[in-house]
Amino acid sequence: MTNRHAPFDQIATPKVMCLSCPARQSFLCSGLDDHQLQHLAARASRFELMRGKNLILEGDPSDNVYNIISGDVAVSRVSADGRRQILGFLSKGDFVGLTLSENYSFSAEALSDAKLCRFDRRSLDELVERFPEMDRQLRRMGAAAMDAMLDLVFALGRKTAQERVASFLIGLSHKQGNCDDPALHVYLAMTRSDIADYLGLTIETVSRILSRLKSSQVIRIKAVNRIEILDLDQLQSLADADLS
Amino acid sequence: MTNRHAPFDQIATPKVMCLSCPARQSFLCSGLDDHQLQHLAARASRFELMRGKNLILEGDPSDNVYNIISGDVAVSRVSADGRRQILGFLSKGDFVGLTLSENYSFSAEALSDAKLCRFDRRSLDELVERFPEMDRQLRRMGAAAMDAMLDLVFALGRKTAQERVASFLIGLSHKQGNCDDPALHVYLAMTRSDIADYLGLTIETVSRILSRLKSSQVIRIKAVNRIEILDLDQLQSLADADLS
DNA sequence: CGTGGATTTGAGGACCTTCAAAAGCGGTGG
DNA sequence: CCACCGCTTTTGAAGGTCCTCAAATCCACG
Repeated sequence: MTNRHAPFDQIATPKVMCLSCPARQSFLCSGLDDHQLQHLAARASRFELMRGKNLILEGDPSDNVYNIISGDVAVSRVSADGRRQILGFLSKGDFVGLTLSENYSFSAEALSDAKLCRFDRRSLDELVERFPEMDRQLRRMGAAAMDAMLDLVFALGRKTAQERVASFLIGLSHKQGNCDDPALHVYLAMTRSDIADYLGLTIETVSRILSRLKSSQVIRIKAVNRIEILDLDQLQSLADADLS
Repeated sequence: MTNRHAPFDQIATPKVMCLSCPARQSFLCSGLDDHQLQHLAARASRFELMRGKNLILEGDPSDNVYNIISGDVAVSRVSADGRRQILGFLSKGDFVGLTLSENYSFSAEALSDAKLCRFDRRSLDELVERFPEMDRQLRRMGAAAMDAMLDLVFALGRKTAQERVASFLIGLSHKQGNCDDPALHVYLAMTRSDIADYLGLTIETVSRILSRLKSSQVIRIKAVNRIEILDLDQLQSLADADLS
C-alpha cells in the first residue's frame, strides 16, 4: 500500500535498495561507494518482465536504461522480411539500452522471467555529470560490449558452423564460470532458434552440430537446456580460428 | 631547422596545426574551440604511412590513438590459420586505436599512402579530464563505431552475398556523399580481397556479384576501383533486408 | 612490350539451408 | 496417472548458395 503511488518517497520503496542489490557487483555499481549508490537508488525503479515480453522495441525513443537483476535478455535486430539477428545475450548485472542516439537501434526481449531495474536516461546523465567515476564505468561497459561485437563479427564472417557453436559454448562456459575457471555445466537460457539467430545459422544446423559434438564425446546434453562439457580442450580447439 | 629537436616550442612546429587540419571537422575536433585545439596540437605529432604498412598490430600495447588526416585504413582481425576479418574501413577524420584495454585487440593497415596524427593515450586521457566536452565526442565516436558494428553483424549473420555487396556499395555511397545526397560515383580504396574479408565472402564471389550488378545495369565499373551507381533505388532494394 | 599481381570467369564440390517428418518434452484435462 | 496436445528439438534427404580450384584476362609498372 505504502509504495503504490508514492514515487517521491524513495525510502519507503523497498523495491530499490542498491546496497543489497543482487547486481551490486555489476560494472556500473561496482565502482561506486555507498553514498553514490543511494543517489542511484533514488532514480531507479524495479520491475519484472515476463518471458517473451519485449523490454525495448527497435525505433522507440531511448528514454530508459535497464540493469538486469536476474533473468536473461536477448538483444536483436529484425529485418522487414522477418530475418532476425541476435546481437547478444545479457544476464545479471548487464545493462540494456545504453545508446547515445535518440532512438533504440535494437530490440530487447526477456528469454526468461526477469527482474530489472529501470533508470531514466536523463537522470542517469545527471548522475554521470556528478560522479565522474560512473563515466569510467559506462565507458568500460561500452568497451566490453564492443569487444563482444568484434568477436561476433569474426565468428559470423570467418568461422564455420561448428566453430561458431563451439565458440558459443566456450563463451557460455566462461560467463557462467569464474575467471580462469570456466563452468563445465552450462545452462542455456535461450532456445535453439535464439542460438541460430545469434550465430547466423539455422535451428537445424545448430541442433545437428550439438548432436555431432555429443557423439564425439565432447559434450553431453543432459537436458535440452543443460549441457555438460566433457572435453574442454577439444571444444576449445574446435572453437579456435581465434587469436592470431 | 628551428622545428627539429624543439618539441616544446609548439608555435614553431608547423607539422601540427589543428586549426588548419584537414580533419578539423572530425568528430573529436569539431566540438572544440581554438584554445582547446592548441592543447590538442601540443600533444599530437603528424606522420605518414605507406600503403600496406601496419599502423597497429593486434596485441601491441595500446599506447597511441591516431586520427586520419588523409588516406584509408582497414581495421582487421586475423586468426592463427590466416583467416582475416576486416572490422571496418576508416578514412579522413576517423580515429583509430581507441580502446580501453591495455592491448589492441585488432590490427590496422594503410590501404593507401596515408597521413596520420598520433596522440599519446596518456596525454589524451589528461586532456579528456580537462575538457569534458572531449569526452562527449569520444563517446559519440564510440557509439558511431558500435552502430557500424551492429550493421555489420546483421549483414554477416543474415544477409546473402548479393545483399552484402549492395549494402556495402550503398554504405560507400553515403560516406562519400553528403547527408541525404549519396555519391553516385564511388571510389574503392580497398581491393576485392579487402571487400571479401569485410563481407565474409571470397574474392571470387565479390567479383561475380559486381559483374552481375553490372550486367543488370545497376552499376557501371568505370575502373577496377571506381564504380558508378546507375540505379540507386534498385541497389537499395537489393541491399535491403535492412530496417524492420 | 613483357612481367607480376589483381580481377574476372568457369566448372565442380562442400557446407549449410530448406523441406519434411519423427521424436522429445511440458503442460492440461479427463 | 496417463493420454493428449502443442511446441521444440532432432534427424533425414534433397537442393542451393557460396567456396575451391583453375585458367584467362586485365592492368599497372618497369
